[in-house]
Amino acid sequence: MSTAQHLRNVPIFSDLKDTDLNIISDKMVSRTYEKGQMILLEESQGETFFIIITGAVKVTRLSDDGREVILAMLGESDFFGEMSLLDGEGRSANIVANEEAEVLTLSRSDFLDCLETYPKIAIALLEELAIRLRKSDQHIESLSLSDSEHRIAITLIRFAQELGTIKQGDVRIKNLPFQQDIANMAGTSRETVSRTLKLLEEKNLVQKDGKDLIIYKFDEFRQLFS
Amino acid sequence: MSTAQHLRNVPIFSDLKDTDLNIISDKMVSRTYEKGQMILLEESQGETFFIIITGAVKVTRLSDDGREVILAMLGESDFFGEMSLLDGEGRSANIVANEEAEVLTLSRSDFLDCLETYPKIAIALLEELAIRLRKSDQHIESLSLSDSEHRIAITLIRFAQELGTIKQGDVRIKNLPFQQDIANMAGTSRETVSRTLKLLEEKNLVQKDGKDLIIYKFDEFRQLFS
DNA sequence: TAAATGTTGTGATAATCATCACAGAAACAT
DNA sequence: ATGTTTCTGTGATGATTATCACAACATTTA
Repeated sequence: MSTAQHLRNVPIFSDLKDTDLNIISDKMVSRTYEKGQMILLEESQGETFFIIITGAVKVTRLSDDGREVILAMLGESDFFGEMSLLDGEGRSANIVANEEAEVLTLSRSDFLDCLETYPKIAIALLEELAIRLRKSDQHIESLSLSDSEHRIAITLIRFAQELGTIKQGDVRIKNLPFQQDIANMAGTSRETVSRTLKLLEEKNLVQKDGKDLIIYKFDEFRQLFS
Repeated sequence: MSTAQHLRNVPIFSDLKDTDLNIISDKMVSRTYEKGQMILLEESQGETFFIIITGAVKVTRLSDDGREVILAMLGESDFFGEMSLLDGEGRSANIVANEEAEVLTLSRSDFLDCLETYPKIAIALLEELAIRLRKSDQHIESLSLSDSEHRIAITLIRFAQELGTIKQGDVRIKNLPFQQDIANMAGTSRETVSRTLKLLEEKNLVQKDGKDLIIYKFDEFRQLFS
């Protein structure tokens, strides 16, 4: 698939005409990262905009004592790096390839030119940032008032919405992330994730299937942990 | 002060020419809310963009069992309501006047017209959303890995940055919000806030002064709870 | 000014959950 | 296939902190 065709799948570019899409895609450079490789570092200046073509990355922050907080998992057609381009601040999070990942990059100046030239991109980007803010707000709410069972269930719901496939009301999360990663998203410990998953299985709400996790009656499940 | 002059203070409008500012300000309608009044409700459709002229509001989410999570406090020249205008989803948070508040409102269509007509506004808004996302990320980090003392200290730092006045390295937070509100932001209980404030006083890090709170050596304080 | 309402301080108690410790499983490398 | 590393399951323990209960203080209202 050509660069331009990949861009077509990215929400913020999907409104563009083919000719404009080609102009932009010509400015983009492809890069590949191996699993576990750091793509962006917290301290570095943010000077590049990234779009994920294949693979997945995690957006993290690290505390002084080395503990990791996972802010989001991003996959195909998601993008990152826009924040420090927009507000000029340094990077506020790290990006790590969670599996081998191929990305397209756009330089700071080309990215900003894009926004000026194509107001539609700016508006689509506003929409996307609004969606992310909404998710952050939910994340904050869940961390603020839920016990660990709820927080973990909500984290599973997030995965289901990002990576899940629905079948007769049940959702299958293919390749459920490691318990440690779930814990780092839910703001709890790895052991608690292990125990809670077992608990949810005993309640017949979820079912492990190899590396996958099936959430039964997803709508009810969501209801239950709102 | 005229409507247009107020708008001049709002970051997303500050780049505009006077003539354009006047065109926009003519479309805005002023409203006033009393302390405690609900400005926007979680379930309602978001159809209006708001700018705060005087006063302060809190952005909250309510859980099923009625507990409140405070996502942010907004004051003069801050704005809200843009999220559901941008992504078309329903409102995701409530807005309550925390003291008497005067606001200017802009209708959905006028707001979106603005973005199309003045790309600079769109870009400035992107910048502002990026800043908010950054703050959300920090909030999530703090909720995820800190104990209650840290979370409360970080909440105080947030207040200091929004409402504080610096004097010889010390910051005075005028009219410190109620302990219950601090607790709802820090994701802890009211009693824990009370005990922790006392603890911080005993450590000579902060000092109550009537309704105000003084944080000594703000830079060091921030360092301490990073 | 008194009563009523709202806010804060503080002890006692119990629940939740992080942490430590280690064994078993699974995945990966040689 | 065997060792090595990574991931998961699970018990025991203690720390943190939510919750309840109520007194003291402050602010608003009648």
